[in-house]
Formats: sequence, C-alpha cells, structure tokens
Amino acid sequence: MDCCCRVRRPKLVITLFSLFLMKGLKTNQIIVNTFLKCLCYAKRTDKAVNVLLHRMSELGCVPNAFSYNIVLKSFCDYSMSQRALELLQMIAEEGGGCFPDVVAYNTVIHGLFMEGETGKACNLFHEMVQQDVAPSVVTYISIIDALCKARAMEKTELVLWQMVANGAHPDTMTYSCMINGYSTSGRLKEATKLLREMTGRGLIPDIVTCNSFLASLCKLGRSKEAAEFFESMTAKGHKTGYRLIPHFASWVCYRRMLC
DNA sequence: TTAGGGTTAG
Repeated sequence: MDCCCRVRRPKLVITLFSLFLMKGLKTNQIIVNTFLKCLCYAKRTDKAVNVLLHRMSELGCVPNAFSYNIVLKSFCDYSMSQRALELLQMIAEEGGGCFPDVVAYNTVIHGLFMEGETGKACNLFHEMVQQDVAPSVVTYISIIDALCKARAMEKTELVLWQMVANGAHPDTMTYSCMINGYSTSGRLKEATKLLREMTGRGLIPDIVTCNSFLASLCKLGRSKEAAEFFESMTAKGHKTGYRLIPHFASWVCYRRMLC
C-alpha cells in the first residue's frame, strides 16, 4: 500500500485495502494509517476523517498521534487550516487518551500561518505551551518564517532569543530563514553577522541562502562586496571553511555585477 | 518491514 502511494497510485491502495478487509485479515494502526495517508493523497480528506473518527474503532484500531497528524496535515495542505484547528481542539477535548503532540501543533500552526491566520496561529502557540507541549525547532521556524515575511525582524529576534532560552537550538534552516529575512529587508549587516555566527557553530549555509544574500547585495548596488562574497562562497578558503557549487541564480547575480 | 511537522535565491 505504501509503495502504491509513493508511485502515485492511491486508487490502487483503496482497492488493496478493500481486498484486505474482504479477506478478513486483521488490521493494525500502521496499515490503517498508511490507508489514511493514501486517502489524503487522493484528496479524499473527508473520507479519511470518517475512517479516523468512526471506521478505525470498528476495525479494532484506536487512532494514535500518527493517525490524527496525517489528517491534520492534509487539511493544511489543502488550505483548510480552520478545519485542522477544529479537529485538533476536538482531539484535545475528547481524543480518547491520545492528546495532540508537538507534531500536531506544529502542523496546524504552520497551516494557519500559510493561510495568513497569524492571530489564530499565535493563539495556538500559547495554547500548546499551556498544555505543557514543549515547542520544538520546527515550531519556532514557522513563527520566525512568518515574522520574516512580514519584515518584523525585531520580533523575530525576540522569538530567536526565546527559542534559545527554551533549549531549542537554531539549526541551518532557522539561520536560513533569518538570513533571508534580513537580506530581503535590505539589512545586510545583520545577515552578514548571522552568516558568520552559523559557520562559527559548524553550520554550513546552503546555496539558496547564499544566493538570497548575494541577490540583495546586487540589488543595493554593492557590487564589490557581492563579488567578494561570490568568490568566498565558491572557493573553499580559510575565511568560510566551506565551498558551494553556484546555481544558475548565482551566475545571474555574478553577471549583473560584471555589467 | 511499514505511519506524522519546517525555509530561502534568479
């Protein structure tokens, strides 16, 4: 079933699962969760909700955190984060012993941010803390990314500070979000500082992050610095300690500098 | 052996 889903044949999975039941074979949580995933992939999220809330218990399988999270993610992927929020609140109230975990909260918080429901996303973040579910790096990245896109860099710094204080260490993706946020805001001094900070911690920026920074340098007409940065990011040296293979976007910037 | 969450460039 999982293989059929991976090769984008969800209808085949539905047939397989029907056959499975007809044969009288005993299901387990992993089998039904794989079926849920395929239903969601086939854009049949409502059918998945029905299986989750009614059919699973009839089949002798109690939904677990994976079951709920597969359906929550599907709602969010199809821009129905409000329905995801309602399902999450239902699990919290009557989940039958299965309470929403950090992945459930992260999924819905990210979905709400993606649909511009900033207030609801922030409320849910506070709710998860009240419920003693510790936010992870993924939670903070969703918030940081939303704040960066809103160009609210001061608030982003506060969240980063809170993240570190709570023991969630910024990873490469956290730095990438912030560097891109500063770059697109034209605040290259701060972006440079973060680039240095992350490499100092042994985290290597990826080519897209570097391109974002490079593009901002070019847009601001700082050609000399852009040329120096291009040289340093593409040639392994004592300054950076890493070497990246330029993408087409890098060369576009480089050509612009030459022109 | 098999199930769930995150970003960015031209």
